[in-house]
Amino acid sequence: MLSRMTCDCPLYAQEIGSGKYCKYGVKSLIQDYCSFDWSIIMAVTQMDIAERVGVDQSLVSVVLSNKPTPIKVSVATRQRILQAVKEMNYRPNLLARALAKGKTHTIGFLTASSFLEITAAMLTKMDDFAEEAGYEVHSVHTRAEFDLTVKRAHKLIGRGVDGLIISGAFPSIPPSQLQAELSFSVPTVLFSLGTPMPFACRQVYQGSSFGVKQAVDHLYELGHRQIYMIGAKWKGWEADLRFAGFNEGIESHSLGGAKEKLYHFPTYRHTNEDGRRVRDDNRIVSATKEFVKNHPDCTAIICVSDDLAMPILDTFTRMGIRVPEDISIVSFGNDPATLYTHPPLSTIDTPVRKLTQATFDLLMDGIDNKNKEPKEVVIPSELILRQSSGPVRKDLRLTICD
Amino acid sequence: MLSRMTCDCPLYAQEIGSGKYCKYGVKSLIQDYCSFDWSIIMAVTQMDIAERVGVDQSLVSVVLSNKPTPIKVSVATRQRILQAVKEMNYRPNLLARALAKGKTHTIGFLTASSFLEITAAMLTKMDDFAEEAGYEVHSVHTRAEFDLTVKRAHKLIGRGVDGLIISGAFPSIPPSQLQAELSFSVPTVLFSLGTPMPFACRQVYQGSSFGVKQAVDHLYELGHRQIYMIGAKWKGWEADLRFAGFNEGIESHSLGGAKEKLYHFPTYRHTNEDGRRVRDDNRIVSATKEFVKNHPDCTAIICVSDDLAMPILDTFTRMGIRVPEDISIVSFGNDPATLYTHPPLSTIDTPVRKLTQATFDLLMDGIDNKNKEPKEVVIPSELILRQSSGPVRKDLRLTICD
DNA sequence: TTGTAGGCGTTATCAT
DNA sequence: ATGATAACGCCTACAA
Repeated sequence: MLSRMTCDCPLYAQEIGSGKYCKYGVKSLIQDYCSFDWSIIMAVTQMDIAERVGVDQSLVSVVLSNKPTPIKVSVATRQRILQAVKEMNYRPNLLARALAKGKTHTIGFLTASSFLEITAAMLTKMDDFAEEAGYEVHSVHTRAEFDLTVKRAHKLIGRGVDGLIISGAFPSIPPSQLQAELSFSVPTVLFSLGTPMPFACRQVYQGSSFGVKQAVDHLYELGHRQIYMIGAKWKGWEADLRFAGFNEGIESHSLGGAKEKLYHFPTYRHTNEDGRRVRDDNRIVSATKEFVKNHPDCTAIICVSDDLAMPILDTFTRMGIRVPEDISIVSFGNDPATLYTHPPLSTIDTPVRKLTQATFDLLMDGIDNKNKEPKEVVIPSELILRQSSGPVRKDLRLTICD
Repeated sequence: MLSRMTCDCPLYAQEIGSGKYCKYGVKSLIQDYCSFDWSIIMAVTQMDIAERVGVDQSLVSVVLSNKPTPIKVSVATRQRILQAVKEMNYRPNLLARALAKGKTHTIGFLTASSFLEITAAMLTKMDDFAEEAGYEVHSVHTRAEFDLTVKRAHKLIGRGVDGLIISGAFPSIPPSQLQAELSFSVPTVLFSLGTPMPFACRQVYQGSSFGVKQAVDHLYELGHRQIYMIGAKWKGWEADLRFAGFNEGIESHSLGGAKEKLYHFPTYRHTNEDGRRVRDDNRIVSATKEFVKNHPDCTAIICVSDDLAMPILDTFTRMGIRVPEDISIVSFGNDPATLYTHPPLSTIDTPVRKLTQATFDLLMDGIDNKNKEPKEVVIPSELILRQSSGPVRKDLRLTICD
């Protein structure tokens, strides 16, 4: 942002502090003499327009704001002003406007990670909704760290966002602290895929338990009795709706203790020196082999994410384990890539559009209606049947030639 | 953003327009009576602090800015002010600060798509560099559309960003228009992976031609003579450095006309109703089959992106074409996933860290040193040899049982 | 129909 | 050491 005081154009400097144009009229003076587009060098203000046209700056403001009662300015001056606006290539200083109006038409979106397909999809959809409603989305990521999330939220508020969307789950933070630190002076909607915030607030989340329960039922009907859930090592499973749904399904069919059926894979993602997010498939291969070795009775698995299911499916295939003939797989997330695996994965949908719509609507309700009442919106998700799940195998004990 | 005028607290309303605290002191008054954190309801300003402490607002500003000469305020008042700042949970209005200082410590990053792994990686790295330098990155995406890019760039400038990074290539826009519309009043760096802007400007791009030439040389040395480049249908290939490198390699070894060796796949990506980006692998499968059928002499391919190479490799495998025994593949991008394909793909690196660093540095040079000279920074990229490229097969004509 | 004046929340430069 | 005062660019009564 170039301040008018930093311009080192000689003509400009010369005119400063002398006569009528001492302070503001210089740019239009210059434009009279040469046709160079000064808006590229320094910002043109309403004052500049006003002085060039010979009216007061407030008139320029009135003309530009183009209120429902536009017949308060004579057609002639209106024309001259608009003409000058065009000629001088005026662009409003949105900071000043925001300061004056107390509104920026901006919403802040705090995302846990930029690498997730779901983040990209939500961001893109959110942008569509926002554009339509006359808002801009400013996204900043938080590395899924709580402190950074809070810090950047305050920064965004300081920057004047009209509303805030915060995505992420923070299972290691006590609920009281969450409630205290996630309260802001602007309308806020908390968003998470499967882990609702453990306190009364305005939030949207995926009702993942429904889909997972469906998956267990589906597998049960196919004759499966040894169903495992596979996820990464994470503190948050107890509060996660995916696990809740799994637990519900397992219990309703008396298939054992859900906790014992939740199998933790080792961490399989890291960021390399070049800043890229790497999925270490070797780790997944060995973890898969170990799982199969230790659980030869397993006939079906439910993976907590497509990202995990796809390499596991691949590993099975290379091990000679047929899917679904030997083991059935149900995945989670409906990543478009699951359409083209071999076989295509049965997966629990993540209805991105609905989730984004609901989040945006809830935020707009907060902004437009100053609604601050806690409200939870749950978007249920359904099981999508494809070819990775089938009838239980005959030999309940799996034998593998390694 | 809540304006102070919209507060409907009765005590506040009652006090308005009466006596010393008529306008500003209400919040601190209220805070004296109840311990509720009003900063959650409405913004606390320096004025509020000042009135509570009983000093002038400008003093608060001085104390908070903590200039190199901090010994201008008595220790006592300084303490009292800081105390009040803490108690009232003051947070600066960054809009006002920006307006007054003419600087936001913010940079705008216009990204072509949120779905690309490379975008996520750059965003994350950029955020690291920015954080370290005391800047914030605000990213908005542009759907790779030129008009939207320009429009949003101006919006960001209006919002006061100190600098701009614009990613993308716009082969269908004439250079003169590019030059005209991509000139802004703030320091700007243009960034692209393989298609430099066709005019003098400050830009960073990957020197892809080097890596691709290396790939051709590498394949040539392995005995390959029928080398094809495979990419999506796109207007921009003529100006793309990947094609330039391919051309250079093909010509230097007299392997034919590069243009005829550039094979266009049909569009294989689209956005579904749910807002998710889908790679249609079925299309890639049929296109691959058609390619092989029409080019039985081909012994090696260079794919313009990993995203295309991976499903092609998969298709080859399922067709019974062995890689690299029957056909060699060299890919482009060094997506971490290429480490774990079967076999792992030889690929041309995209040095994300270096690219991001160079882009950020060039922007900072523009911001700090007001450097506006056109400057091109080229980051060369090297071929990474893995297992998908090997000696040319014996039978030069490939026979496939379909 | 147009101009004047005050405010938005800061920073910065003067006086005192 | 502290307080006035004038920017920053824009909006909005209200006055002329």
